[in-house]
Amino acid sequence: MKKPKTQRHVGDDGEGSARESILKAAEAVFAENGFDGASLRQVAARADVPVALVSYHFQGKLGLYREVFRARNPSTGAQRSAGLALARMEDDPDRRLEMILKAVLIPMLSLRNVEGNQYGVLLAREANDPKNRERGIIEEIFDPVATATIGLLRTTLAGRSEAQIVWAFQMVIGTMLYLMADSGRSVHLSDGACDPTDVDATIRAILPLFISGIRGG
Amino acid sequence: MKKPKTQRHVGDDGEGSARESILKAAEAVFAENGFDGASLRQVAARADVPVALVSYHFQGKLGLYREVFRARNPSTGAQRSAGLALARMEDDPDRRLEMILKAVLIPMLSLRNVEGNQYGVLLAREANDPKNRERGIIEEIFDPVATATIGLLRTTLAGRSEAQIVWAFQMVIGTMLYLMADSGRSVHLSDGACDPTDVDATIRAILPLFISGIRGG
DNA sequence: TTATTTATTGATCAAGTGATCAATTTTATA
DNA sequence: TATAAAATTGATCACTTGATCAATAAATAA
Repeated sequence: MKKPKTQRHVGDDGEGSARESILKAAEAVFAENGFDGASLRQVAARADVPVALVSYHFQGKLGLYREVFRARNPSTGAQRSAGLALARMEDDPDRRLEMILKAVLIPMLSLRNVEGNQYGVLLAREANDPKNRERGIIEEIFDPVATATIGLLRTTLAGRSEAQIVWAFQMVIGTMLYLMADSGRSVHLSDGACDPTDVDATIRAILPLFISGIRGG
Repeated sequence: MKKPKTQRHVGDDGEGSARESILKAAEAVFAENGFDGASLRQVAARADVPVALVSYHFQGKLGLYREVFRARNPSTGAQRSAGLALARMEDDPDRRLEMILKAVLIPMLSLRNVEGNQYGVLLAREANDPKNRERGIIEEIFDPVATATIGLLRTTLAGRSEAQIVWAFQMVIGTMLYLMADSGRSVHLSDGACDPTDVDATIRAILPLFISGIRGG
């Protein structure tokens, strides 16, 4: 008696195609263990797929890693760009600054709330890895939005030096990444009062810090 | 003819004892590759000792990793505590806030300038690793200073909620870690205008952002 | 000195790694 | 249908990993 060798993922709307299953599993495994800590066998097991299929679809570990970002980024990037476009049309400089910050922050901080989505954690991990320059993923993904954001910030901060503007931007991004990294430290230090999972409350708390900081500095 | 089997590191002031050589090498290798990306053989090669000696002195990879932090932290931790003690004696709330922030930030941001010192990069890496809770290193190292800092912040921010104070603290720490992580992004985005290696300039740039943010928010 | 503890060394182990292959099955195309 | 292309599978490759061992050398204590 033969084992039933049906292709498990084709037409199976519940879990999607094998390719999709692998991508989804890879995102979680990479987020939890980092690039080096993750193994293709972990990914394959989670996707319920033989190991060889992973390399077949993504040409190796690094290819899979890159593809996780390429698959997730368009959505987030589009949200941020759309928000920046709205901000660009706002005439009042103060309101424009607020809209810029919201456009940049909200799509990222919201990532954790999407069911089973670990892309935010993965992104924060990659951004804080000194080796990210070798991979070029961060540049590919963040540079367009970053330069657009800095350019837009410039219009609300007339008279500031380029360095001042970038420092302000880095403060925003650094804080954002730290909250995305899910170190659990905010909850720990505040005895539960600060919960980065609550995006609305987080924005309400940190936006005033940023705005006063940037305006006052 | 036998090979001369002298113990290479004993009494050798140039490179210190074998234990010290291993620790120094481990700091660099872990900083460059992360915990999972680093191998004991890389560490041993860099320290110019046989692999077995590493496990002998530090009881395995995790033990070595922990010891790197335990060895470096006392110095940095003492600097920060001393700065906080000075801040505590300052009566003027505004000046006290500035002293608190400097006490917390300067010892950390200065780490990169110490010759061949990669402890800052390593620390930032660990702090952004979601798995750091399993290891408990961050709590062991940061919690004392963190609670002291938050307690002191409270005295300069009368009327603020506990959450507000911790959010402000997290903004400072998140930005600090991002600048420590050596992603090279500040230099990249500012075309060289922002250089986290220049501690004085960095402090001059970001301290006003923090102070205005915290006071205004 | 001798005895004892501590360091150092090279070798080896089982387990896991990413990658690759030929064989098979499924899907798409003609 | 028949044929080609794409997808899936299990097996195997050479290699690296962390850990451990007994043997040796060195430092210390008696």
